[in-house]
Amino acid sequence: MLFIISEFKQFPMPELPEIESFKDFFESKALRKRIEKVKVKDEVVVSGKGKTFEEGMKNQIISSFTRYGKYLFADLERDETLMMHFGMTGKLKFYEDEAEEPKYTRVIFNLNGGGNLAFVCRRKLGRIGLVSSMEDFIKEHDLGPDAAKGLDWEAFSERLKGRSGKIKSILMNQQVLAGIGNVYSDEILFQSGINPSTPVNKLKEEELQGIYKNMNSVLKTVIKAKGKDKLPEDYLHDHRKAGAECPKCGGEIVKETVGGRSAYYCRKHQEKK
DNA sequence: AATATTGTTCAGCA
DNA sequence: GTGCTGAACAATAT
Repeated sequence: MLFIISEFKQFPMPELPEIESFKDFFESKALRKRIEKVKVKDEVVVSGKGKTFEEGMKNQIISSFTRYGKYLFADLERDETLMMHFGMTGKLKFYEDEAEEPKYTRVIFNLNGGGNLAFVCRRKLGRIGLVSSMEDFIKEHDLGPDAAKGLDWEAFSERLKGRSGKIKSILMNQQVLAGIGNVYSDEILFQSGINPSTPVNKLKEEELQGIYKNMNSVLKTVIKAKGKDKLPEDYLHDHRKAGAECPKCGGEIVKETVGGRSAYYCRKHQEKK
């Protein structure tokens, strides 16, 4: 039997792997192309004034894209950097004719040589704006190291040292590690057989190593699948619903609020200790 | 029609 | 100062 959360399917939550595929998409459409014009349709998603953003982006050429955590940055000709965060329902869409403008489009980039890129955001939680530099932005927001850029075991365990919060909350804390959200924190703990409420300082060394290992493999696997390919059979992803059957051990998937977020886990192989 | 959904930010507390 | 928790916020589909 298949369990699919309809909203999730329609609007995949943009976490690290999704941002990674936005990066590829944006690169294929806009890299080294001149942005002729920018139109802000809803100022709510723009950091700062909409007009300032439109003027700042006008006639810019993007030389490179960088993903950091759940953020996407674009290097411009001018001495500023384009910052994008997709919130809960944000995405990028490319279209040719004006009539094809997607619903919930908040910002439009008109590209030289035709075509438009839309910053789409159904609920207006995404943010887009100009920042002085990616490095400054990371510093200002005190973001931890990116979870998918070769963080080694020593650095990972150093980040968790001295903390006492629940492992799920710690993994999702962007100051500890940047990029992991609700869905993939559940997946990492599911693969590791660890209950999401376990305090991080109660975990044994080998359990932490398991979490580290699964963090790497889950992020790598999901990035590779790019939302197109099927994820492995034993992933929680398609069974992330209360009452579903655990694809690993046949136990029951239960839902519980952990750190103010809904956590899904298997009652059997992620038992509370 | 009330509820559930998310990442970020911030107040309050130990 | 630091870490942790819980709430608020945005908008909308069910």
